[in-house]
Amino acid sequence: MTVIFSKKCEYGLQAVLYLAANQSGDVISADEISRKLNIPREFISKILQNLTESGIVDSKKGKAGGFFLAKHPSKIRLIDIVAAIDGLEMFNSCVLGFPSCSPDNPCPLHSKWGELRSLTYKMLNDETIDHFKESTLRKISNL
Amino acid sequence: MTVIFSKKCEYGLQAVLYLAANQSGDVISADEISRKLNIPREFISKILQNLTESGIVDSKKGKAGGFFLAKHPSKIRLIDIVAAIDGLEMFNSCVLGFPSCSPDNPCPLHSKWGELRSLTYKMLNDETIDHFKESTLRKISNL
DNA sequence: TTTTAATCAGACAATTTCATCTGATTAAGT
DNA sequence: ACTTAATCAGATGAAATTGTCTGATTAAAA
Repeated sequence: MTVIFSKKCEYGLQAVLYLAANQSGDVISADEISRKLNIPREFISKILQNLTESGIVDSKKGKAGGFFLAKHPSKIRLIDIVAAIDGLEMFNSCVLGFPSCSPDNPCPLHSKWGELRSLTYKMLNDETIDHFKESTLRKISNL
Repeated sequence: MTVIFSKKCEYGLQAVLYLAANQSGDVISADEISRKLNIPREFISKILQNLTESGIVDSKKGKAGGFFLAKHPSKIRLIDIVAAIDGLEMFNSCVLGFPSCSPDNPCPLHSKWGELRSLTYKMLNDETIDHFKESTLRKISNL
């Protein structure tokens, strides 16, 4: 299978976008995220723990606890979430899997793929999660 | 980990490009490909079998047997190799993993990622492996 | 015609990713 | 204080991907 993000990262992105779309100001439990986004409860729980360690979300423990964004949505870039979960290795490793691949010693796809990869990086680096509040609300209401 | 192609597909692309760069006109054994490209022997052997079933490469059995391209290099697109190994699912599935994601009911990243994905598809669809003979020979000589 | 070296076929093993389980800790509400 | 419901931490289990092994078949070469 071909994949751009791991399942963990897909779920993490969904969850952070969900938190960013939260109108109420209350914390949101892993259980609610699990139910609303159809993500296995224990799995998203673990992912949210990771994101908490990474400083992207923060948590309130105990009864009535849950998660919320650790920063203003305009300060959280998509690339931050990807970096926290999958890492940024794909943005400087060879698309064909050659051990060394650089402008000096490029693989056959180096320049063709390099352009697309740069555009992808730029998109993830430019987009902050406040850009997606409306579209997330719309998506959630159609799940 | 974030990945664009599976390891199988990376190796398959390497191997087909290797066959396309072959000057001699002779068949090439899985063993040679394994040694030259540093790919586990039995693994690349299996991958070449898949590619043979898919009609991208052809094989000669018995002693002095090996593999060769089943078509002219100008008739083999990168997308054909990807389709044969990883499939094309990534080009019509949601980047965030939502079960349904379409222009009607898009995920938050639908349009941003959609553009990049189209460009990627276009590149893989446009590029045939005859385009990479020189660059492959250069790369091989530096391994 | 026997040996050798290759592909082919299918089972098996190891590793990584995905997902679950168990129990501890924390804090709100009764 | 006690109960309840949440996060936290670490182990465990399941599934997919990656990699290996064994033996059969094929065909060139001695």
